[in-house]
Amino acid sequence: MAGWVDTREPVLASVIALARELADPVRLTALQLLSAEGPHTLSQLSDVLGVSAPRMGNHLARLRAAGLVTVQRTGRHAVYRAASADIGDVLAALARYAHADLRIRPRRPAAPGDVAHTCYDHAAGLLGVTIFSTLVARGALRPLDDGELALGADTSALAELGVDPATLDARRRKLATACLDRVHRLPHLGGVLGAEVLGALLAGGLVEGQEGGRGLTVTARGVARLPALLPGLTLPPGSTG
Amino acid sequence: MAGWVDTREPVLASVIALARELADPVRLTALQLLSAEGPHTLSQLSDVLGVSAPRMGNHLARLRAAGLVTVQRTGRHAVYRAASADIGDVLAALARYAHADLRIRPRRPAAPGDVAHTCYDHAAGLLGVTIFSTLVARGALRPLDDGELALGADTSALAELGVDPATLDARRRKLATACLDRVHRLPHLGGVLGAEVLGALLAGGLVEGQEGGRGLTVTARGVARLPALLPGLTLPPGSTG
DNA sequence: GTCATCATTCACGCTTCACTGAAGGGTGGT
DNA sequence: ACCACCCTTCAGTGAAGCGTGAATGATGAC
Repeated sequence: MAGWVDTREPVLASVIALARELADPVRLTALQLLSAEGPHTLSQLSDVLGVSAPRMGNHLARLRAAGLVTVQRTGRHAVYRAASADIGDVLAALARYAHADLRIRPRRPAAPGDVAHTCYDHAAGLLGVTIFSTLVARGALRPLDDGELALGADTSALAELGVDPATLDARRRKLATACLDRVHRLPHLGGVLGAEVLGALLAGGLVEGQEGGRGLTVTARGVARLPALLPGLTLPPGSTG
Repeated sequence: MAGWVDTREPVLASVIALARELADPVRLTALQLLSAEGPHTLSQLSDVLGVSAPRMGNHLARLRAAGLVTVQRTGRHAVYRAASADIGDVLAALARYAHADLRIRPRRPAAPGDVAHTCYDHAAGLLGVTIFSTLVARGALRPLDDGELALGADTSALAELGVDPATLDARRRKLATACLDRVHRLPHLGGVLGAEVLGALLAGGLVEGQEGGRGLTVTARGVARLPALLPGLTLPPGSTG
């Protein structure tokens, strides 16, 4: 019988093609952005990523040929978006593995800001990323196909964090946004809900802000309680300041 | 501020390196085999995959440098194994995405055997793959680090399929094995448990064997009941023969 | 109509990577 | 001691991928 390595096998060929698309920093980051934060134009992407327009365009053309992104022309703008919300799962699996891998053999000491810091008025860093993934995993938050987020059916995870969904006011500002964390390459929670969650953690004395900066410190109380509220959150030693 | 694409960022660099390792048919298949079926020697791998020994060795050296596999020399054999069981999650996420992608735009018509066929005395194909992932997801089956499988705490999923865990006799043969499906690139269930599950499905009239072959046909009864037992199982039209 | 902006395409040079075939160490069997 | 086997390493060749810079199309503002 023929060997296992037969690139004519549709599934194998498809997996390889997918991995090849992800094996470039520009394409990977663009996909992460499109998946976590919704549609962007080419110029937005090339501006945010800091690469030239032709370079960005070439990579987007590849992604489009691979069926990972779609493009819609409106006037002289080309709006790109992730073709399927499922790609977020793949990206998250990769980022989580890489993250765990780094924890095993860290290449640089973990900075306090890696654990938690504020992004405007919500929590970012490892804390913010874990809040996001926990809320999504427990069904309290539901990512929509266009990058937006809506409340899910079971909001018990929110209640445990000390937030009452009924009090949220999304009239003047988006309820929740997926803000891609630049360090961890995973989305963290922004918007009204992000601010409320951080407020509840501060009020509960689980974390406290550092004076005159964006740093967040996990208190002893937080070290004791957060792992139960946020499964998967592993606090490096010394993170309580 | 610097752009998002900075390969000095440890997480980004790690994700890219990981994707690059997976972007080759030999490396990907080797990882799938090591992850699903446990340790293999170099010659076993090069024999099964059908590639030359130097080629296989070079790819394994790369995987070792990337920290994805470990090697242990015993005599003149080099036994390779997956460095972490977590890599299975990444591979499964990739294969699942590719699989869904192919369902959207199939490159060849689905053959009946793609849905279900026997592998010795257990179910393979899409049916077998779905059985495996369902049992693992529901905690009835627990993959161990070395590729072996053990019963989990909650075996209700097995009971629903018509198998009583107390009747399983694992003295003469392994209880359960993860047998990598060559078509779907995901593990399916083998061993005593695999045989029992297939027996229960046949006894319940959900599937029936085709005369004189390894094909399995999903009956009308199966079409009605299997999707509830195995979430995520999508039967292509015409699969009931 | 003219200009500015945005997106895409082309040609070119550069780098990186993977495969082959042969040779080199090590180990176990006889 | 010899041979058979397994694994690894080496040099050489060929192909593929990537980035730059300039040119081309298309659209909207004035």
